[in-house]
Parts: sequence; structure tokens; C-alpha cells
Amino acid sequence: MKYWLIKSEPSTFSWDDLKALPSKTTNWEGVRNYQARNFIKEMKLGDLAFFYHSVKKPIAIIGIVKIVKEYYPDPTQFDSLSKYYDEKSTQSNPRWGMVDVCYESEFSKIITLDELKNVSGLENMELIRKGSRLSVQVVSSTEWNIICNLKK
DNA sequence: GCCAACGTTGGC
DNA sequence: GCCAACGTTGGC
Repeated sequence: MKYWLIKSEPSTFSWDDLKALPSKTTNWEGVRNYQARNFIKEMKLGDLAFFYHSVKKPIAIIGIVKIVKEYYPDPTQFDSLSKYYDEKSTQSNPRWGMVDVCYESEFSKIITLDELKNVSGLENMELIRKGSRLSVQVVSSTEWNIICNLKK
């Protein structure tokens, strides 16, 4: 089992948006970066991911989601009206895919990026790295445990 | 709003 | 295959 971190701009899709869904489950559409796509391809049922709010303050990890459906084609790539449309993608050979994620738990207090930068043991975390932009990242089990133990 | 740090595109 | 120009991400 692996651990991940997935970013979302709250203006696009927020933690509250997820919790407001009856199923508390959403498909993680719109990934259009090959490295990020390759990571979601690797995600397995039951894997856990930190849900991270980017851009809008407070920039922070909010909670945890679980992968409840593995990689399958993202229909928005075929929708010419979608901002995620990719004219070079074909039904027989789709470029982009997504997974479904479900609300798992929420931290009693959010964990801000500023805070994470000061935690020993997280110095090499991808999220902390200068210039890091990947919207889907791998989190080591060590990093995962450190972060989960911050707020208890 | 700025800009560093990418990723992508397209001419050659 | 190189790389300049351009576009995007996302923290500050």
C-alpha cells in the first residue's frame, strides 16, 4: 500500500465540496501532466492520500481520502466544451485518466505548509521542495506517519 | 501582482 | 534532437 498527496485549488474543488457530496466520493478529473498521471495510474484500491489546498490561504493539508476506484479514462478529455479537453486524445487510446477518491478522515486542525516546513523528518518531502509543482505526489510511509502524528 | 521553476510546443 | 519562446503552477 502506498501513500500520496493530491492538490486542489479550493476554487476548483475544495474539501468542503467533497464533504458536501452525498457519497463523499469524487472522480479526480483534470490531471493533465504526465508525471502526475503516471502516479495516479499507480494508485491502488485502499491507498490513502493527503488532500491539500493550494493557492488560496490557508495553504494546508486538510484531511485524508481513500482511493476507491483505480485508474480509468477521464471523460473530460473527449469533451470539447470542457477546459480539460484534449483534441489529441482518442477513445481507443486515451491519454488521460483518473481515480475515484472518498472522504476518509479530517485532521482536528489543518496542517499548514508553513508548519510542515518546520517539521524535522520532512526536509526531503516533495511538497517542501523549492519549485515543486506536481499536483500528485508520492508520500513515504515515514513522512505519512510523521504528519499523521502531528495533530492528535 | 510578481516571478521562479517548471512543462510544452514547434521551428530548425 | 535541440532549444527558444511561451504557458502554467503556485508560493510569496
